[in-house]
Amino acid sequence: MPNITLKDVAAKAGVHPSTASRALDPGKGSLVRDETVARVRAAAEELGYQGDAVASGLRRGRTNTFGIVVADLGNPFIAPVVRGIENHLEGRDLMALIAETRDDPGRMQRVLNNLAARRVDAVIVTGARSGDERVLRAAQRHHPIVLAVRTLPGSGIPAITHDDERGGRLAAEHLVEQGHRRIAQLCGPRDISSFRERGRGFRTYLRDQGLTTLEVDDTAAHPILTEGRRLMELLLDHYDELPTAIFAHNDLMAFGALAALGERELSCPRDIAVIGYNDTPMTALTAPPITTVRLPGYELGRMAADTAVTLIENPEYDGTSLSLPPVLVPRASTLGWRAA
Amino acid sequence: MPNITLKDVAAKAGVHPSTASRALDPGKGSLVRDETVARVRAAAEELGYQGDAVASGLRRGRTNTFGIVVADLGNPFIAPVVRGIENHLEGRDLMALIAETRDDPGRMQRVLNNLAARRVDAVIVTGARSGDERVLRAAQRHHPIVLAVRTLPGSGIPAITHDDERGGRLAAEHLVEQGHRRIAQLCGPRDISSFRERGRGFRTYLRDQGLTTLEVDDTAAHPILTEGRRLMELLLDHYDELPTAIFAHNDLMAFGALAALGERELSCPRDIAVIGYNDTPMTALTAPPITTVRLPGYELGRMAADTAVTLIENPEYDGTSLSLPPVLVPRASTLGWRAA
DNA sequence: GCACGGTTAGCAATCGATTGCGTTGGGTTG
DNA sequence: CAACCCAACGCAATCGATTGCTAACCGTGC
Repeated sequence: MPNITLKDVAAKAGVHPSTASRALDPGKGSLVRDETVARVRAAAEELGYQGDAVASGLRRGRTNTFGIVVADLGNPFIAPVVRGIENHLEGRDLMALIAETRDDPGRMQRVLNNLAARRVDAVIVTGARSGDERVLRAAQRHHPIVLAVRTLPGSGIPAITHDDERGGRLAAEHLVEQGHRRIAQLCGPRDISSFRERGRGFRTYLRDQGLTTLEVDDTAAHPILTEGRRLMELLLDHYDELPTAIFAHNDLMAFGALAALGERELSCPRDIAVIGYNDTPMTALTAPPITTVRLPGYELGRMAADTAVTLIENPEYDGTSLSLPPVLVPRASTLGWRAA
Repeated sequence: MPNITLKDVAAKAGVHPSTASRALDPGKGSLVRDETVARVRAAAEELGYQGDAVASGLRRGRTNTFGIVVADLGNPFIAPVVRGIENHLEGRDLMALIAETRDDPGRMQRVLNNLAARRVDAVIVTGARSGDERVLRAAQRHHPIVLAVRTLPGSGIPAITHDDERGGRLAAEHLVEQGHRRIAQLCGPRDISSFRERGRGFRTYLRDQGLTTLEVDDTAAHPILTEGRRLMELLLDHYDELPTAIFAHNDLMAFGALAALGERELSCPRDIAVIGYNDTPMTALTAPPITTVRLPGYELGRMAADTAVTLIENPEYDGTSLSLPPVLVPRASTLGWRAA
């Protein structure tokens, strides 16, 4: 006897399977006499009955399963987001299928198809890039989709983000306050909303202050350490008079920038100040500790999951886009400029 | 018409659903005439048919889904493991449900029940603690289980681990080579195999060298930064003559130890050398960069997934436990001891 | 010309839980 | 006393894909 089914429980309790089903469903308990409920519960307990979520999913058309689509599981800032989602799901009898796109549109397509085939109730996408609109909208015909962290402006897909433009501005303000005038930025991929916004907020503030933003004519193919290093080297080669401060569009790229500085025997923050983005835990631990803009990943994840739950129960409600405020976290990588 | 079903495809192709099913199943293609296969494929394509994995799962008794159970999604060394699993699954039409136990036995129980109810094909557990044997063995009646990173000796559950005892010994050898004689360790939870083994390998080597291992009479409740700091403080308070080197059972605890040293104005590595474990990416970036023992998370994940796949196809084959070799990664946190 | 083998495809049962509808029986109401 | 109502439960269809069995058909060999 491989598995105990509802039929076994019903037989043991001396009732019809349908009655057993209702007795075991908290929402339908009132349709069955209390004493019968107790008898069925006891039988289920005794047999160690473990409902079949697959069968239930087929019949109900609900699997109690979410999909999480991330670009890169290796990026440390993704962990809190996933935790936030996961922790919101836990206790609601929901679980999450996780998938990685590696920022590859083809993979995004495959992953979404696969999730749709599995009849997930909702999908949370943290790894959207522009160009993904079409496949995402196609997927929306099967289940709600909530974007987190990265949004797709104009797509009409609800998004829980954080105000990246303001974050970029905060970074710029901070550097100007510290006395910098020659300021550069290392840009992340332009087809990802968060990097675009950071860059814009940063540039705009500097322009309003009458300053130009130094940039090289290239962006990171991926927002990772090696690309940060590469762009930093390009930048150092490009300008005769070096910038005194660098805004890297995320912490990984900031590490890369630090590495490039180290190789050229330039000191951070004495020669060049560096500011990152995300407030990944490790930024507090590096040498020097890195000033960064905090992106509240856990909260974004939690709210995205909450929005998805709402959307499932109320498919009409589609206007749920939220944006959390960024916070600057000043550390030694900018505070010590020319202080030594 | 909410969803295209196989029946629709069959109707459009002018065949019976069973024929359509066989035509679409690569394994059964030979049972259907090539021309019919083509016709069905075309119809499926045209209608945008997307198979229902739930229905298929119910009938076949296979969901093509794995469970991944981790202790703490926030621990950075878990990311490569999950990636390793994920990347092995991708392309095999498999997906992973992810769940977190937070090192709580009750949650472990619930999570395993939930996964069993969802009829996953296999479960990979990276977060096992002693005490979990019973629930894990119960879960084994439903699907194969593979332990990764942490094992449960004597449980008979296949495990893909890494030789933690040898890793502990490597750490000890390295410190002795550097000239240390007063050596301490900060221990992780004893009910987790990897920490037990690390501690034992370390202690054993030192004893063989005629040295005693300095330890406080307490272990970390969880292998995290704050606990590393706490133990380090205990240790500093406990010994009048301070140790000259510390082995922290993982990198997070090593960071905590560094923090504690910093607060007491002790320098690492000049006053006290520190060595960690895992080779989390950030260890290369901290001040000072931390010597550590590399734990090949990606490979462990990949091999665990591979073992699980094998186990599904061949349920008898249960002797698959593997252990990968550790590698010492020397960095400034130990190399610079009394060198300045 | 007939029997037989092999290929191709249809038929219907099945996986397990859920649910709309119908039935039963006891109690209430006028 | 009859008509009616409600609570409690059984019946059977259903979700969609899969598969063992069977039927039809074709060609071949004797």
